[in-house]
Amino acid sequence: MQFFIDVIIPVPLQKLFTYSVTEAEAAFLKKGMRVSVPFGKSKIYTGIVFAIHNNAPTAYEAKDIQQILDDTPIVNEKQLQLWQWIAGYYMCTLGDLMRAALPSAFILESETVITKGAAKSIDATTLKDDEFLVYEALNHQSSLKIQDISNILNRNNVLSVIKGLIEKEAIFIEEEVYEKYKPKLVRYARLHINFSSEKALHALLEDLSRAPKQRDVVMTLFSISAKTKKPVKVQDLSTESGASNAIIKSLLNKGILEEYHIQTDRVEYSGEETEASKRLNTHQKLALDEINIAFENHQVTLLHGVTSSGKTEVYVKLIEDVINKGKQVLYLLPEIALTTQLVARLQNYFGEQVAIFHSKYSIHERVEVWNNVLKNSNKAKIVLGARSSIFLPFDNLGLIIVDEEHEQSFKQFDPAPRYHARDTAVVLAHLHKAKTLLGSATPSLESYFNAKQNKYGFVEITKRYNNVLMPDIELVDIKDKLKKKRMKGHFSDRLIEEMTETLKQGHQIILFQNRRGFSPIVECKTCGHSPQCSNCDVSLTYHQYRNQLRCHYCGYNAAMMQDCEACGSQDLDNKGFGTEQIEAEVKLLFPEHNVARMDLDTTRGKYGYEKIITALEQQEIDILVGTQMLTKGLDFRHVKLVCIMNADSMLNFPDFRAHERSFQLMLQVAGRAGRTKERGKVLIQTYNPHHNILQQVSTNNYIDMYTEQMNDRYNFKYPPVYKQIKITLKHKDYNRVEIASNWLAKSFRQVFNEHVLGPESPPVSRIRNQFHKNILVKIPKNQSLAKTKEAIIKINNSFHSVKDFRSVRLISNVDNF
DNA sequence: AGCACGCCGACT
DNA sequence: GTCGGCGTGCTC
Repeated sequence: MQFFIDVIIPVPLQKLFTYSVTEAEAAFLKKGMRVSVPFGKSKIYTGIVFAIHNNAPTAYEAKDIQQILDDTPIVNEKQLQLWQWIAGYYMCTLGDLMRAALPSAFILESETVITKGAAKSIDATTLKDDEFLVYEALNHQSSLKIQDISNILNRNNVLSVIKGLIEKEAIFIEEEVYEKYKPKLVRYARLHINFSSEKALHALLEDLSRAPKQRDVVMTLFSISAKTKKPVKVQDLSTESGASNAIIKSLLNKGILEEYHIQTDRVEYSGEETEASKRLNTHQKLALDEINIAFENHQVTLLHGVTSSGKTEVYVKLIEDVINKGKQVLYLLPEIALTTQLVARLQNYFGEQVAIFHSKYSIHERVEVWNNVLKNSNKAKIVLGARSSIFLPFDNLGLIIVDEEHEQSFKQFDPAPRYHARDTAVVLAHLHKAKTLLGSATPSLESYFNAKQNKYGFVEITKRYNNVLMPDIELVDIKDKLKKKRMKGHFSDRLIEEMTETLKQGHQIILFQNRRGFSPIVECKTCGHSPQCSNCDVSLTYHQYRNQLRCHYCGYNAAMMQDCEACGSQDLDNKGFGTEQIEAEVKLLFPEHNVARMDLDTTRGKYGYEKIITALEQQEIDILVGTQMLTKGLDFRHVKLVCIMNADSMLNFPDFRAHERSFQLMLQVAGRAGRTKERGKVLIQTYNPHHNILQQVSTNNYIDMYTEQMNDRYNFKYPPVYKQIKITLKHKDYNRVEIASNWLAKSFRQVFNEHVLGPESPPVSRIRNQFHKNILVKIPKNQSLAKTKEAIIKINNSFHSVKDFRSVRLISNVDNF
């Protein structure tokens, strides 16, 4: 009998690959283990075992696997089920999921290694110049990598050189696989066993009396281990005794000390004692009871609690319950909120049981969290993570909390898998028979809709914690102010008044501008020309800080020019405005106060964000200017005034969710104001104060917003009433995308009739030299989603069988919002 | 996605 | 005449 395994390979190919294994291997292997397998002509890839069986493939000869990489599965059954669901629902491959889910350190890839060949000696005259250089290098170095050769020859394409050398038997190549994850080993030291007896020890100290430094080290070793009763780190030993590495090394060499290593986690919680969770107030207690009741009949419950209503304390109580039952908890947050106060708060309650997982972690740190979750270790009872933490190997989940449920950053747009973490979390919870709690002060329409339809349970908290009043929101008509000449730059007289007053009282101010950079567009006043990105179809944004023009799509940048490229005129104008310009204007208006800016540009690097937050908490900053980064779960006690500099740019965004988003964003920003006894003030500057959304924001009327927006969604057939799938075509040739997208849209229309929109060019129709076209397929509630996708896949396949369209890339994005 | 194979223009 | 560019097709 023959044995085979089906393997997931981390490439975006639809199928699994079948390899042949021996009977013993088949008996040892389990679903979810890693194997390394040869793939293609020479490469070796890491694959995940998906099935073990006896069915020999008929169309081809299965290759043998190279090696088994694990003793036990690193991916469990439930994860594989989740992968299958995501692949089906979001129209991507299992390979995409493997890439997204596994920490990259788990995915080994081979590298070609070049060594000297079999031929004894090579007549150097038969070698070409490049070949000789490589051959020479191998006389000095035993092996070379492809990259090394590129460096030596100072060119990219080195394959032909290598081929030539192989033919002449001057070199030999093989594929080597490296383990990327290295456990962190900490060096410890102890006294050698020979000196354990009192007598030997005395003799030793006697001996060392002529080497006082070494003697000190030995004495320090004793004092540390007496104090801590734990093994002694070499690091501690050297700092405590003040001894250099050389001294310790000589003790090791003499055999007086011996060293050993212990494997440690890179991320370790080293906080003090944990605190008991806070007692809930009546509103929170009520909400907690209602959530528990809702969970009796619903898998999913939505918690709608106004900003600063103390949702976190309610979560903490729920988490306590679940971990007391011995189950795991997953707490999902938008990426950015993870670097802040909330993490500290949870660690305060749960200590080292909290594991954190997000994109700023190194591959090593991720492996450690993964392994702790896999082992159901006490260090990972509660995982606090961004969207990708739904991929961790949970085995016994009891509860998933999705906080700030409305945040669009839970949806991954690029690359595949294009999943929504909130919706995937619901499926994940279902696999574990666990509950999901969605929390938000401004729920997404789709979640609120589901709650209304009784698909989800629904609980509300309408009072802020400690009965702090909701901030007073005032709309400022800047059109009117402009007419009356009451604007200084982008600041209305009302804003300046309020700012002056707030600063006088010693409170802090946040200015919100949803656009980074100085001014989005530079325009020549003479000819109207504005500089464009050479790779994308957008105008470049001016960044004063570096005096640079930058493309926000591809990162292209150029120095700001002195005069117009087209006509040479020196009269250049800045249109629109961003955070940088606001910052500059504030500095002019309030020169005696500290101003800081928080946006993508100032928060690069691991701690950039935290630095600004800390400075604000410590009141080193009086006025903070920032983008929507500001909105994420920050709790600043001393901020009393918040201003949205220009509400219109959000409202006029060309997207069916622009109004919903603006509402959410403005209320979230407003929520930053006045979180203590003193009532906060919010100013919203706009050209159109009568806009419905602004009225709803100023009265904090979610229901009105919901009702009105849902009306639009019904009328225009948008989610959550209809489902939708966006198909994007990409190609570097404009005409080809044009023809291809028309062809595709026509084919879709033959099946879905009027439910097809487009093809349309997106607002930015060219990115990185690829032209884009979008087609939108709308799916009525009563139409099967599965059947729809099948039809789309079928049409996509026939699309790719047209020769001219083969090089056009097709991207399907399910629930593209 | 890689990566090899294969067919055409720009240099020795 | 070769080198090396990119279009095309395959990967168990």
